[in-house]
Amino acid sequence: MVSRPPLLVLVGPTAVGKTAVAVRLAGLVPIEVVSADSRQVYRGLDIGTGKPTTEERAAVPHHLLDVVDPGEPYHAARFRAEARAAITAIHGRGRLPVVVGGTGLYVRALLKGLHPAPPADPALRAALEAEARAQGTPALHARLAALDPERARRLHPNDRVRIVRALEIHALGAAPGDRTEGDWAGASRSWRLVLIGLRRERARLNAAIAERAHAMVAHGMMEEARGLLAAGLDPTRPPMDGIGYRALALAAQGRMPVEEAIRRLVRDTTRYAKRQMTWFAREREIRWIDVDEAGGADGAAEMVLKHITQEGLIE
RNA sequence: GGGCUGGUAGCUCAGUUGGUAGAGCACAGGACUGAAAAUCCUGGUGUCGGCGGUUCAAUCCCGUCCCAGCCCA
Repeated sequence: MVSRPPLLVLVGPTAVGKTAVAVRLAGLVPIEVVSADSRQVYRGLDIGTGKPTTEERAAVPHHLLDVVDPGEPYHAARFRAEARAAITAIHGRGRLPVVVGGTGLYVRALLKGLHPAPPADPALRAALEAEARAQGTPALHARLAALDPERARRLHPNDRVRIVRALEIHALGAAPGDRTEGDWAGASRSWRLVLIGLRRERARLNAAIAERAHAMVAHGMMEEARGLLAAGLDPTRPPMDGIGYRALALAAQGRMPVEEAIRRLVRDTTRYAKRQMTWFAREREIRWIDVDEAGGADGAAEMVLKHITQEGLIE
């Protein structure tokens, strides 16, 4: 039988050091990185997204960074398709693909698939958004309850984003049952898969987040935000609605003290890391490595190497 | 040294005519399938400054001490 090609997936909260570990690992094994990050796909959002540096990218080939211009929509389905293509290409070069990222939905979409459903319709979505603003989100939820009771039951009446999406799917003609019969199977059976999570004790991670936030601002994150605003990007839409940019954009316009913007950047990043941990905690297949207990990025890379050797991903 | 005001959650404060207390922010936990760094849900975490007294019962009343601010010496 033909053995399945190998795939390593490295997840974890922001600022835990995923890129550093990947770069160290690249010193031990021939790998290429497939980034799974919903913001690093955008060109021009470099400092604030913690995008790997040019040195890091020179040390290891990275894929799915800088693939779209800000303003262009990007989403889980597109990520899934592009990541699969990148993985196949890396296999073709005889290297080990390593998916590295913190966007849980993207990783899950890659490994488990997405329900078949129509893509977003920007005009329709905008109309539904306007309606939500005018009548309140619960009004939309009530409408969904009439059209798709099953889905409505699982959504909180205030969960605007998901309610809008559900109504969108319905309006585009998908039958209510469609989404429950997706191609869940198969994806993770395509590869010999090792899924590793990096973590740190919460207090240490939070300290690292605060430190990195100050470094980002010192390295010009505010100028970056100012430039994106000047280019006409809407600070309330992706990708400018991301952590830090919202506040830094206000600071760049002189509408908020810089100190306050940094405080929010740290606060929102801390909360985000918490949500990421919540997400990954329910992925039972993840093997966890505590970066500090492992002795930092080098030690963690060694442990990753041990895992993938044991599992036969490499010789 | 004397007088006044204040001391309650991590912070800013409210409150209890005596029955061991609650808002905002901060923080913590959770959900999540084509926007996901998005969106949403849940939770008060406390020697009510210390010690005594009165009382069935004190964070609240009384005494005293400590701390902070202001005023007078």
